[in-house]
Amino acid sequence: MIFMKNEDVMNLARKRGFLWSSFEIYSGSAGFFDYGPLGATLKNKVMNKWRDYYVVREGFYEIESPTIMPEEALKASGHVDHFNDAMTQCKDCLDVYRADHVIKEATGKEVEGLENQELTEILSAEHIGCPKCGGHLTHVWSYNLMFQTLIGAKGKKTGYMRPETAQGIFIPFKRLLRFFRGKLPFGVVQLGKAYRNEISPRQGMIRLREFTQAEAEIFVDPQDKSHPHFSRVAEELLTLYPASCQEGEEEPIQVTARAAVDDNIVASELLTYQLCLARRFLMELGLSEEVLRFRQHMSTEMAHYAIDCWDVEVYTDRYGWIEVIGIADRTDFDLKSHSEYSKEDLQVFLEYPEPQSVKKLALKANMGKFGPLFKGDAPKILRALEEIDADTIKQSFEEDGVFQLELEGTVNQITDDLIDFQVVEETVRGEKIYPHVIEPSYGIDRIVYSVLLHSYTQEEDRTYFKLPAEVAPVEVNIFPLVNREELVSVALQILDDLRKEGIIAEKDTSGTIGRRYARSDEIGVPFAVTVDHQSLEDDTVTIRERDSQEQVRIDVDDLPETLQLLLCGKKGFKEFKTGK
RNA sequence: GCGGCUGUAGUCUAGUCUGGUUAGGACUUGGGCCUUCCAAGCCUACGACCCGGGUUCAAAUCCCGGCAGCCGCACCA
Repeated sequence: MIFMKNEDVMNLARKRGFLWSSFEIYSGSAGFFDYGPLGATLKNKVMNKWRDYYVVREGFYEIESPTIMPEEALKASGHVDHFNDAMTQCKDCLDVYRADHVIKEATGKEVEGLENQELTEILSAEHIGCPKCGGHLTHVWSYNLMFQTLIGAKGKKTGYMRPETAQGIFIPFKRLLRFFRGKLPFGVVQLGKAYRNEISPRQGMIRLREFTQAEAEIFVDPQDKSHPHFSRVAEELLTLYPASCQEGEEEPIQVTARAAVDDNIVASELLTYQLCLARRFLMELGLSEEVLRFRQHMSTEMAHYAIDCWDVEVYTDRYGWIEVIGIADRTDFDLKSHSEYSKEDLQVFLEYPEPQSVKKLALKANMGKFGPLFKGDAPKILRALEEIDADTIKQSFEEDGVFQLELEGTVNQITDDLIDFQVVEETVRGEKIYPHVIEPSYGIDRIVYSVLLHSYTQEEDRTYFKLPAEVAPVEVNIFPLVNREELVSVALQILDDLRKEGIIAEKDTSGTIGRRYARSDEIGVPFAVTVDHQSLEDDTVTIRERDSQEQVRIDVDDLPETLQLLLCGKKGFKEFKTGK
């Protein structure tokens, strides 16, 4: 397999200002990393590339929502209940369990929501032991994967740091829908921090307590999960690891995107298109085919609301295959749930191509009897009846002569003399539906880590990050061949000129030229410009390419334009070398 | 969360067992000299005992607690 070594990479990253663990002078805190001067630029460039993919090329829009969210919002999303578990551990076999599950299993009692103290007391009072080995259980503690805080001066309102950015897109859905003028499909993205208070984050950049996500929520018609540009990606070859292969412990398979859809390996064109996009994105960041694969979630690990979910995984020496992107069909779960909790209608009106004429049974209340009978409750009851399918009521009358309407705890007897039916013809222009959501969710920190890991290159006499120019934190280094005033002043002038052109340039005058090339390579600077004695005579300089270590000589005046072409990849270094 | 091991400049490390002078070295980095193309050499400077408490005349060294790292178990909707 391709050479890489977590430890060497992290050492170099720390030494040269890419990444280090945070709060070091206060002895650190696990699960937090600083991006240093080079790391922050690298990360920003990765995020900007992501924006180029999803905002510019896919035409989605970016929004930004708060990282602190009030409790209600996260109740609706299910995070409050799912992230807050009471735990207990067996002192003998060390297995950890959810305390409420253990108690329910042993006694049949439903104890969800009790305090830890109470659960601990139940465990000891009922002499409940470890379900596996019968051993003694520890006191109950809870871990909450969300960071909790209090909102406001009086601190009455509970808030949480968001555990994912996605919810910030679902919550203002009505406003977004209006922005997109009510039409599906549309996509909204958000890049930002998310927080999870991991129990024991000992996996470096892989499991962080504060991390950066880039998520797109693509709202689509549930009946139409095709993609208009699918043909553009249809022939791409994907390494898929479907759930069925994992169960049978078989190897991943290689199929084209088209075959993945046609053979029903991936649930839809939309989802497959996103897989292809993710693959292209990672490959342009320098990750090669053989360290990438798409792993389908097993039915047991898939969130209960998802139809299909694929992890884009990158191979690492230290952690094995790690998820860097999750691509899921979240269906209508989130919007439905927020509708329920907020009482806001988060549906979309889908207009039919042609208005349809529908004959339908409608009920007409005999208000002369209805009103006096139910008095003040009459309007409420009538409204409730109109919500119910008229055929159901009619059928009930035919069978029992009466329909029982339960409303706010009381059962109202609706007798058939109160209601008349009539067939009406209605024109229906469309229907209200909850859109489905396709969600690619990128873990930016893991991607940055993967890029560093796989760009790390060791050759006989040098070690360097072979970063693509697009994400290199320093794009060009300017060197005077030796540290002499007349060469240095030319170098400084070039530095200034390149910076004016928007190129991220740096200079280095100390030590020998070889040492400076080495330092420059180490942090992945793709090109170096050297000012030598000939420069003083004919206004030319050399450009050295990091990867090949070869040089070409060009006029100083052509330098900015040439570097721009090289950096954006419109022209290769070889072409300049041979083109002259 | 549990158990084991570990913690000396940016990095690697000597010293810790057996408490005692100014904590030594190498690399890196800054400044200078030299140097006309890939980490050369010379001079020079900066830089450390994880934090807190205890024992002692005296603690990097012994003891306790905390924090962090590594390994194993567990956890990771």
